[in-house]
Amino acid sequence: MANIRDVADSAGVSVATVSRALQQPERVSPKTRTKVMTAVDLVGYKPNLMAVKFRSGKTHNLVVLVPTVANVFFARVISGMQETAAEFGYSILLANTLGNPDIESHYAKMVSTSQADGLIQLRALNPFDNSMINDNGLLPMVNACEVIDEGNYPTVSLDNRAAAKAMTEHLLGLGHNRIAMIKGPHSSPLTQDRLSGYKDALNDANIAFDEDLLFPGDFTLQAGYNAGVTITQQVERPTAVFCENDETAIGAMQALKQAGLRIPEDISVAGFDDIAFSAFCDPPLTTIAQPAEEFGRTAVSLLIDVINGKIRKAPKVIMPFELIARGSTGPARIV
Amino acid sequence: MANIRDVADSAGVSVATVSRALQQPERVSPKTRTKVMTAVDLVGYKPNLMAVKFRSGKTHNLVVLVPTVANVFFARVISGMQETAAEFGYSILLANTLGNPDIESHYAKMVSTSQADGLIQLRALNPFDNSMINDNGLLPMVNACEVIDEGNYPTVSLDNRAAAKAMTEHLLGLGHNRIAMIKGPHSSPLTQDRLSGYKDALNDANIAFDEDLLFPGDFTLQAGYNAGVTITQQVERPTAVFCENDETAIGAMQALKQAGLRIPEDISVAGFDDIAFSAFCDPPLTTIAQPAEEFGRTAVSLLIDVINGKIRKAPKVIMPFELIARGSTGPARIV
DNA sequence: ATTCCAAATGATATCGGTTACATCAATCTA
DNA sequence: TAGATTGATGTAACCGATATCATTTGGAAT
Repeated sequence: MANIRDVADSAGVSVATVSRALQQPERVSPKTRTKVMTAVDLVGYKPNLMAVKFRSGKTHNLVVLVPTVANVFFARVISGMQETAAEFGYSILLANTLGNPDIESHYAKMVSTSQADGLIQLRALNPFDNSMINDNGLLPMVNACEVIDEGNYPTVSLDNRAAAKAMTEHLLGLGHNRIAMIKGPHSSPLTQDRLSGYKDALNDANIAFDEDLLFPGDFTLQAGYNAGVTITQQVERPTAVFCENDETAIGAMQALKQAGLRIPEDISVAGFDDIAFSAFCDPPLTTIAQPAEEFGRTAVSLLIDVINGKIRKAPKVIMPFELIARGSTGPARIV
Repeated sequence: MANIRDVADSAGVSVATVSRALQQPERVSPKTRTKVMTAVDLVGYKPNLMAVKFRSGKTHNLVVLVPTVANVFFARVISGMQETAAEFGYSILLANTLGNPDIESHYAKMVSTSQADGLIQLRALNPFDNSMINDNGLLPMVNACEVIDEGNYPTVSLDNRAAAKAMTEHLLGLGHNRIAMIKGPHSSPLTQDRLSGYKDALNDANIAFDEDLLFPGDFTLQAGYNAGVTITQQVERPTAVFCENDETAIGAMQALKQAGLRIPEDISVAGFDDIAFSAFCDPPLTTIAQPAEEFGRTAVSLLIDVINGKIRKAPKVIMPFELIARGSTGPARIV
């Protein structure tokens, strides 16, 4: 592999001149510039960016911890991130953590070991024991999508509570008063916030909260399906099911339909996230849309600000949501 | 940020001793070892891996170009990759390229610029102008999933032709003789191979290939839906639809059902890939399962062999497939 | 006590760039 | 023409580790 010295020898100039010819062409004479360029082509020189980044101390790499890249919502967030990162000359290094603390920690260490300038985590739990901390305090980090409020780093999140409240009110407005909820994993703040929003709406409507209408889930199709089966076996069946994400809703719909229930005539189903499949299921799913790409763009932009020391107090950005009413929700059947 | 010199000063030893104490503890006396360890904790030392990797010339990073991480099949492939990479002490750096040649090229250059030791690409087109080539020839690279045969680098692929033939025979066996096919993008070799398999089966069954039964697609839900709508408008409607991937099939089913057709009674639908949603759609989708994780494991393992110079002639690995028959395919209706 | 050997440790070159500083030549001013 | 100024280029220190080679230390053997 040819290095800058080979170029210098081939061009008959010093390495400093080669470096200048490549970095600040205006600082060398046109004659040497072409000499250097010819030599570069001749020896097939590709700068060793590992050396450059080591020397400068700036990697222009950003690590992004994604619980699972298979999540279609996260995929959109990532696209937004890449857009903004490219704009500022940064590379996104994606880590598919599968929620595994070892993998999270492994990639998080890329920041403390100078292999990346900062990190974005898409889930709330802070699993980094001390991998994101040094003597000066926290290393550059942003928490997006699934966030916790504690910690002096920027966050980008949805007002999940307000969104869940809006969806519950949508169902209440259709005349439903026994609304089941299939939850996400306990550990997720999303679960808590969406549950709170659900309770808020019931409370405003003077409907007593019924613990028996809560079903466990974990954001997967299978969990939604299982909860759906349980619901069909209820003696006093709910007339609507609000699922904490779309995968859960799609799994639940499958179970409900298999039990002979018609959606939305017999039972309404609502989701959360508006993934691509939701518009193409039967019936199309009523859900909450989030500005996924904008989440990514904002997170990267904030992280770069942190890296450049432009942020004093960590901002907590709240993104807007939109309720998308489709065919899976309809008026409650008069019993 | 504390460096190895700070540790040396704090411990009252030389940098060489610190390095040894950390890398080959048996080569320093127990006394100095503890002295060094205490100093490490005291000054909060984290080795600068950028320096290490620069010095050693080995990054232990592998770049993976993924057309879109949103693809659930790719997500499984990636999991397999991370498993094997971790086992060998390598990190996977994921690049979500969106099929954009600029992004592909940007990340591919990480290899030629010494930021990564090798690259895996999950799509066939070789867009790297010369970013994967140096004077010694090709840089370490493996092509998986969607492959082209040319080129002296290892490939890992499915026998798409055989799999498509098997699925077509499954439909023929159910009595279908007008089988439509919704294709993938022209540019993809998968499209061609699967189409060939389809033709092979028709040929073996002495059924004339009918160009009019071919519908364009691009592996998205929307394209499947559009093709489905077109199919419902056919005068002489096919009795089965073989889609080149599951997203397409799910989109098509939606259109068919909206037109009042029953699946599989009125029309059978088959997919390809066996993504998670396929088991939870209505009816569950008959499809071809691929050993996704194993694709990833094999690709990484081959790449590491290439990096270590253990491979002379590039192997072309073929992975096995499995036909999963579910509710979306059934006997052809006797007309 | 002297000699010898092995273990432990230190001094320093090195990886491939960038950049501050030094040098030199060419042009300009008086 | 001497001196000052500017532009172009070279020299070498530097980033933070690792590894080679040289040196010192400690203990055993005589």
